[in-house]
Amino acid sequence: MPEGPEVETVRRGLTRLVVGRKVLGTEVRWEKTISGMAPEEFDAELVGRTIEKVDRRGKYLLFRFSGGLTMVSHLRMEGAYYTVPAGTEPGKHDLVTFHLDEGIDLFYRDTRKFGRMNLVPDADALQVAGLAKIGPEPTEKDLSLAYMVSEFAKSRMHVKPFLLDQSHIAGLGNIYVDETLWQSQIHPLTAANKLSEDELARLRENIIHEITRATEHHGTTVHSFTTAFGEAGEFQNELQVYGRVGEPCLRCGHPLEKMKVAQRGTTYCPVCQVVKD
DNA sequence: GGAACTGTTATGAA
DNA sequence: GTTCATAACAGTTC
Repeated sequence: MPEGPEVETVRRGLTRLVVGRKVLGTEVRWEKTISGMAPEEFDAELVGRTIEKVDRRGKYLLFRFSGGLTMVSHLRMEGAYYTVPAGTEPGKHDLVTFHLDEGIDLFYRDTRKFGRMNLVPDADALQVAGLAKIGPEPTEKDLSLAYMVSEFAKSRMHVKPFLLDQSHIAGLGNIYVDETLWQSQIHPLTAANKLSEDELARLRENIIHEITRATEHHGTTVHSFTTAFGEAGEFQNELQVYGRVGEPCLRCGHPLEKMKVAQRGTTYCPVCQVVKD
């Protein structure tokens, strides 16, 4: 489901729906979701704690509980949180239930079961696998052009998998990488270290702008993403290449094409986006 | 029926 | 060290 803007949308929803609520009990119906911790231990750790805040870093959610405990949660492809009235029967794909006070149950649903949760002391939260080496947030403040120039120069990887690698820039996924490469007129197979400073400046501006706009539109819903309020995002209506294979390029009119790059479907314009050597 | 697809990333091998 | 394919899983599409 989610890239940075979708996870941020979930974070904002959770902030309104569950911050201030106390955990009365939990039920885990798929143990791998809690990273191998025994469900009894998971429950014992959380019962009695209050959700004080929900933070985000890249595509990770950080639930801050009272008493210095953080739950690091990654939704992977299809994870989703939503609240229901206490006592609601969980469905087949509702893997974890958090029984909260004031008659609220928080459900974690994950059809493909890829998502993971980790309970750690606050101080260790940013050391959890994946977060330890995560790159800067794609914002004007955190993602400088100087960083882009030095970071891209270090790698000969194709720019598409380079951007999907969260250690370079946090929060980009398949949709926003295809969108911003098209906007920047960069071919997905261009080597990262072959991009000029002008191209990197363009790419940087497009990434920051796109992520900002997508967040304002509550994210992109193409398969299953919903906000914590159970609503679809609206940014799918703004996409310029993703899901438009065969349709005309909005810049030159040539039909968009699709290929595999690093095992991921990649939509691009063969005329506007050319490989540099 | 079944092969190939899908907003992701940890892992192990080359 | 870097880069790459595969696996984890279920549902939908062709």
